[in-house]
Amino acid sequence: MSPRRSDPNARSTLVDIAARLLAEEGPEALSTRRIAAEAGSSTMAVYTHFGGMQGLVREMVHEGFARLQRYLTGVTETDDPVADMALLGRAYRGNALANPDLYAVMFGGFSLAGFTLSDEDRQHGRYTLANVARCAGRCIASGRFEPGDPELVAHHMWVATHGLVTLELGDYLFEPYDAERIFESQLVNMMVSAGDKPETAARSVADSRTRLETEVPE
Amino acid sequence: MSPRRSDPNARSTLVDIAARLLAEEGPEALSTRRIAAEAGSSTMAVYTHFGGMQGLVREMVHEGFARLQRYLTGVTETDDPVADMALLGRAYRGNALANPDLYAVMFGGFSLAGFTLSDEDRQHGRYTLANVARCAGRCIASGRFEPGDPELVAHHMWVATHGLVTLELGDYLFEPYDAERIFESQLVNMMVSAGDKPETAARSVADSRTRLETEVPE
DNA sequence: TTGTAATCAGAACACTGTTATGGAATCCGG
DNA sequence: CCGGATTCCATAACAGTGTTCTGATTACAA
Repeated sequence: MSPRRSDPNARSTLVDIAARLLAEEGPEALSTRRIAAEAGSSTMAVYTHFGGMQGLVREMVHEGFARLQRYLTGVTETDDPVADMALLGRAYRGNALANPDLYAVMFGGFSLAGFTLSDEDRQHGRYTLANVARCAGRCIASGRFEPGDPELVAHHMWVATHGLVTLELGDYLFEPYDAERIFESQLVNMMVSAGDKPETAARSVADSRTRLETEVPE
Repeated sequence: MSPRRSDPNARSTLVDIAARLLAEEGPEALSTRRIAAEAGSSTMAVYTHFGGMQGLVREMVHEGFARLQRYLTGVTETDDPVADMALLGRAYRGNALANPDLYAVMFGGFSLAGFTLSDEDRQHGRYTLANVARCAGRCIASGRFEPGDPELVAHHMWVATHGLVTLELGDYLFEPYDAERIFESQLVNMMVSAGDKPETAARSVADSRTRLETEVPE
């Protein structure tokens, strides 16, 4: 593996350009010729480095998973695990709102440039649930949550938050039933369903809101 | 408006062909030339009837909303409104599983052939929530749910079910945490969060399961 | 220095949505 | 009944897409 002249990290440069085009101009702007023009090269760059457009999209999806992981690992462990849990949900939503198109490709179940996720990619996505499951385990150990499977709790949390985020990205939630309002009560409902008392759950969820700006990237 | 010879309902024929192609071969198979070949005509048919590919996709989305509406209106009102509520959730999921690609276009927040939903289309989608809100009102009136806004309850139900369905369609739920398992406990959690007692909620959710095959189309 | 491998520019191919053109069949007013 | 007017569609072309082939240019190794 020996590059000719230019950047030795031409790969990440192309991925960055593609991610920027996707974020700024939407999926329609993602074309080999457009990317090549932005990078100042020819369309062949996409093929020598990624084997085609789908390979580039795959790389973008991996970057998307890495960003999500970064958002989740940004929340620190405190002595209130339920508040940590709520903050994980907020971080998950924050990442989706910061990278909406990327999130749609990762979890929207739809194809971009004919690309569809492989089982390995999906496993990559599910791996980020480990953070949530670990926190659920701490909630159970502390006695706030009922004894049970932390992974199952994490899945319930994931399903609910994912549903809210996708409908929010699709502009389906507004006015009296806006995403913020539903999300707040949803977080409390999640904690109560997992076993926490309504009063303490509401308190922890409220506490987690103030930690959002300080413990989440970007 | 007078057709030349063939079908006077050439519009619905083209929509049916497009829907079948989308369901059987995925989004990549949706092309004007392919549709024209299946219909035995030329690509111009798409333009005279729909003004372009996006117009055809819009018509397919409307058809998708109509099918969802048909699924939801299929559940009859019984003297157990909570069971009716659970069955509405099952019907919603049933429609999504029966028309996965169409559902992704409707609610996935992603574009197909450069088509994006208009505000009017979205309103069309939110209108189907009226069925759920009406049922929530009956649950509140019966005393099973706490007094409150039926529409808000419907939104919580929608968000949770949509999240489960999209992750299920994306093949993210399997093995020990499969969609069926999560959905069942999620339904109970929804009812309890709305105010129902855990025992009666579990009973109603279980009762609704047997009604699925008889009260849902297809 | 020579050889080998990697990288990329350019042209070409098959495909896409779309538009312009024109012909054919219906309707509708006389 | 008949003659515009209108509607529909087949054909061909254009600009765009992902992709492949070819060849030239460069970097690194023996």
